[in-house]
Formats: sequence, C-alpha cells, structure tokens
Amino acid sequence: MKWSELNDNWCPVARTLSVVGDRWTLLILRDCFLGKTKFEEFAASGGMTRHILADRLKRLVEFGILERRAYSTSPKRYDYVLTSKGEELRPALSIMKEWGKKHLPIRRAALEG
Amino acid sequence: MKWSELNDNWCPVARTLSVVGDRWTLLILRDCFLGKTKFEEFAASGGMTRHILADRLKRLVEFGILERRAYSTSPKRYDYVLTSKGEELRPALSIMKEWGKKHLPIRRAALEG
DNA sequence: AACGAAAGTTCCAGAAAGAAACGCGAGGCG
DNA sequence: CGCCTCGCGTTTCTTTCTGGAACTTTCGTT
Repeated sequence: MKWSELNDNWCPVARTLSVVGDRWTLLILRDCFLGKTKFEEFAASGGMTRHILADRLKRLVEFGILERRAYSTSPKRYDYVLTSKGEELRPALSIMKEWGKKHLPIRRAALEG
Repeated sequence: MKWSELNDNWCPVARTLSVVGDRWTLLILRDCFLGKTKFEEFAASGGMTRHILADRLKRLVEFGILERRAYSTSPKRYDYVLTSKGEELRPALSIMKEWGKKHLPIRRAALEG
C-alpha cells in the first residue's frame, strides 16, 4: 500500500498519519506550538531543507491544520498559523515530548568523550 | 540535518520522532496496541512491504520499544511484544485515533459516487 | 544602482521505498 | 525419500523521495 492510499484507510490512526505522520511534519507542528509562524523561522530551526519545508507547509494548509495568512501586503508575505484543528494535535506532541525526556536522554558522553 | 542526527537533538520531541516518527513505525505500534505480535500479522495488515517491516521491527527492538521473544523452539520462531516503554506511547496513538475520527472521516462519497 | 530580506523554486546525486521473487529451516505427507 | 507448506525474513531491481545548495522574485533600504 502506498502512503497516499492511507487517506481512506478503515483505521483513523492511519488516516491521521497520512496527514501528519511523516518525518518532518510533526517537527513543523512542534515549532508551531512553540509560537513560530514564518517560513524562515521554521527553516532556521534547522530541521529540514527549504524544499521539504515548502512542501509540508502546503500540505498542512491543504488539510486545514495550518492557515496561510498574509501578514504584509506591500511585499506580499505570508505566514502560517495553527487552526483549531491543528491545536487538537498538541496533546500528541506533548506525550512525545514527555516520552523523549524520559526514555531518550541526550547522549552527551558520546559526543564529548 | 539528517534524520539520524535527531538522536541528540536538544528537543525531546525530535528525539522521540527519530525513533518512532517515520511513515510506518507508528502503524506497527498501532497493530501492537491491537494485540498483534507476529511478523505475518503485521504484514497482513497491509501497510508496508516485508522489506520495510523487517527493518522497522529491528529498529523498534533496538530501542527497547518491542521485545523479540521466542515463542517456539522446534522451528525457531519469534514474535514481537510491547515493552512498558512501548506501552507509554499508546496515549499518543489514542489521540491520533480520536483526531482522525473527528477530522478525517472516510470519503466514501468520493469512492462510491 | 547595489544590497539585503522573505518566501519560495529548481537542479542533481544519493538514499529510501515499493514490488515481487528468493532463501531457509522445520514439519507434514504420500 | 522427495516435495510441499509455513513462518520469517532477504535480495534484487526500479521508482520515488530527500539533502544540499544555488537561484528567483518582489519589494524596501542606502
């Protein structure tokens, strides 16, 4: 089964993952929950290439999780804000945060010798 | 940044996603939460190729989310069971399930005309 | 005119995923 | 004995996606 065919899967988890369950999308959402809205802010958080970022933002807008909003008209500029639909995913990220803090401590020893 | 470099990211969400945040891993976990344990059961749920499945199971075992357990010795057979570490991810999947049910209803209309 | 910022796009090589056949150790069967 | 099947992966080949970095466009500033 292809990723795109998950849209109509019988399982609601699969359908959710077809929208947000990829490598970088959830990291974009994390940034959103931290208050970021602008393309350059997402890009600067160092996660992904601008290429992928543009693609994922478009996707999130398509699915109504983010809204593309003009914040400047003279030079046309857009940013991205969470919709209520997007907000409802915050608890999931929250659980992942706690899980990571508990089970995946940073291995500084390996880096600093 | 490469996906693998997320391991030591400052952000616990990123670290969690470096383990479970890929296309198919969360779907395997869903199956685990539904009680599946065997390779063929996961494979039969139609999500991914055996190729990818084998890879992801290995990864989940490496990170202590699943445990590979011999359930037969005469023909050596192994299955995969959730550890407590794995169980702690259940709430995240649960939220995704509810989110999917609420926001991504199956588009039967589009299929059945 | 030159420079810089914001928000993307484009190009290419290399990595990952999909499909489907193959391997392999045990047991079962005629 | 020879052959089939089951469970659990592996291998091979082709297609798609991703990573990296430069380039574009539309203004605003100096």
